[in-house]
Amino acid sequence: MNYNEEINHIVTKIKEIRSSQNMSIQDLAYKCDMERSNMSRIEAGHTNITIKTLCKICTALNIPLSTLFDK
Amino acid sequence: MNYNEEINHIVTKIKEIRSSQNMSIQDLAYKCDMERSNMSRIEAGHTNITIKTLCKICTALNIPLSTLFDK
DNA sequence: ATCGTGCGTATCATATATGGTACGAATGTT
DNA sequence: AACATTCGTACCATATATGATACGCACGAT
Repeated sequence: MNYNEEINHIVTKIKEIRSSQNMSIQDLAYKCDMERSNMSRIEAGHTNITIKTLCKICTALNIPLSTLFDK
Repeated sequence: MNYNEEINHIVTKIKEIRSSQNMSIQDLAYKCDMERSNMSRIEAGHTNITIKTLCKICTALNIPLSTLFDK
């Protein structure tokens, strides 16, 4: 429930799933219609991501939003 | 995975749980250390909520973040 | 050595989430 | 009627997420 822990958990999940699908950061950014720099900042845990952005990422990764919050 | 659906789902959950705990919007806003106007906007589905804000709300409601994404 | 690719990061501009405040409507209480 | 409470909403200021671009570094291929 702590923000730092949650954001770390989420971006770790994103990185894992992206890697498992053999996508680079810029591949994922492209599928999300987003700047590569932004995806890089997100995966580095430097941004307080919005739900809209998470939806884009989950759509690009073809996973439900809930996956990112599974413990 | 669609943004509008997801945000509706999330705010509906928030309203349900808040009501079940007999809290008003301003009660919840106070527990979240947030403006009442902001909480009102959020529950109306007018904001693209950030993870940090969701963490505050879940902490105030004493629920894990994942609850808001359960189908 | 040169080139392409992937990544991190920095900077500035723009869009938007939130803070802070105020007003009005609905409802309940006295 | 008068008042308090709750909520919706509107407005402006501020903080920050994101867009857009650029630079440097590491690595592999040629």
